[in-house]
Amino acid sequence: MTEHKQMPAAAGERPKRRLGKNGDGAERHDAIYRHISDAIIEHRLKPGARLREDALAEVFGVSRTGIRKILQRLALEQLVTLTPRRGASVTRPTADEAKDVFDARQMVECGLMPEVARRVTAADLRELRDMARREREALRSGEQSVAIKLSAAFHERLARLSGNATLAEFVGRLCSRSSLILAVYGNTGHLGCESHDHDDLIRFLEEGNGERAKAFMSRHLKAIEASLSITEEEDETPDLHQIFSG
Amino acid sequence: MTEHKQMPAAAGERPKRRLGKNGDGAERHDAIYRHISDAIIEHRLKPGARLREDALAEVFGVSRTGIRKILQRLALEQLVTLTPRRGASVTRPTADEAKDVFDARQMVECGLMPEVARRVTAADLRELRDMARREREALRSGEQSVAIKLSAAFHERLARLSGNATLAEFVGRLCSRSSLILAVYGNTGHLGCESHDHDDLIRFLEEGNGERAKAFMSRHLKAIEASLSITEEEDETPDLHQIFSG
DNA sequence: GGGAATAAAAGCGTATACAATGGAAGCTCG
DNA sequence: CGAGCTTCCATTGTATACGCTTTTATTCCC
Repeated sequence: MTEHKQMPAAAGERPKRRLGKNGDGAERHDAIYRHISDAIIEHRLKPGARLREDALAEVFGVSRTGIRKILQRLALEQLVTLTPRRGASVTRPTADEAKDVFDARQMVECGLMPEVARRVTAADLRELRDMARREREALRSGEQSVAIKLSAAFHERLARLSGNATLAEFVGRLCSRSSLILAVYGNTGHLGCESHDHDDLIRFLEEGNGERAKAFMSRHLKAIEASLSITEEEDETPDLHQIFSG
Repeated sequence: MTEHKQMPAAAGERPKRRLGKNGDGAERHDAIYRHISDAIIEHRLKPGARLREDALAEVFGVSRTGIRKILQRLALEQLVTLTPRRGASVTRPTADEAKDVFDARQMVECGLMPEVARRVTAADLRELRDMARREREALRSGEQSVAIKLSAAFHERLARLSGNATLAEFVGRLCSRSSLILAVYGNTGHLGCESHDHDDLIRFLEEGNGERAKAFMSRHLKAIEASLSITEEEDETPDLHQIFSG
């Protein structure tokens, strides 16, 4: 696994000056958290994948204690599922959860658009355009993983422009979970966000037309949801009795 | 501090018995979590109060390990603040955070009302009425702490009736944080929710009038927010330069 | 030969021990 | 007498060790 492709600077930082076991412990844990989180969002860790504490501890060079903390945090964000005696695994969202997440996004992200349109600055627009461009480039070069993460980041950034940190954080989590939903129910080849959608959205925001942005976001999210093939797969205990009793 | 007034029965359990160390560990931790969470929401632990790990571990008869886990969970729900080398303390919400929380509640809780009105059943209405009654009784008997918790529980229960677990959980957290905000910015004597408001809301839901329920919820939340005295207390770094430079 | 039971191994849950850091108090020097 | 520095203590951060549960593999019996 070429994990070092986006290894944070802190990881490459040699502890030459101070073997700050505690000093950089916090950011180290944060870095590990982000590594695992990114791996899940980018579908490098697929839903259902087991995350053994020992293995993670060995990979990242920390003790199980730190890994457990990170795993709990991921569990609270519902990116991983903690089964009492079985350990952690990447969450496999149910169809109901998928619907809830997209309904929530519909309500919050759309509701935020007018305020975003009101507050967006030229610098913000530039940054959004840059993010959309990078996303398009990733999509074109076939890096689906990166494109998915950038798309989620775009939506979260957008929400953050509303000025409401609480709602922005919530949107961020919804986007992360959406990425998981895409991994389970998404059709390969048809990614979540159309490449030009985000650019169109930026244009409405530039015009200061909050209502149009809101309506467009609604269609945008509906399109993503519609692109999913929500088939309640009974992977667990495949109802053998029912199947063969007929 | 007469904290033992609702000391859990399990606290008397001697740690000698290794029986069920793991078995009831999960629910035990959950119980401890709820105890601390309730204490915060009921204002028995006031914002700024420090929560030392050793003290909590001793009180609840578990090791610091379990306490740390619970503290982290509370931190992720923003009920406690974890300062890197200083430990945990009950979060003291800022004025900005208070505004964000109430704006978020405005958006989500109001947006949920139509769906709630559509789905609410007779049994649900009965339960809601019961909760409202208990809240009224607590308020009348002077038990502000209990009333505050019941009020938050009412709002969360309401959101849960929408069928969207994700949004309901989010509302639950917002209500918890609102309780914290009330503790900091609320005027004593004027509690958050007027006693009859919830009953009125139930009536609109009973009529199936989602729009009126939505409008009423909006006024309700605005009333709560308006009752706060948001005075940005500059406890931290009192801007000495600005104060004495004029 | 197949199924079930038992034993062994692997992995998680909890506690305890140790190390490091920040704060506070006391001491010394100006 | 006050301020700064140093030392000590209180408290958190991290690791490791141990016990328990679950799972899997092997063996025995039908």
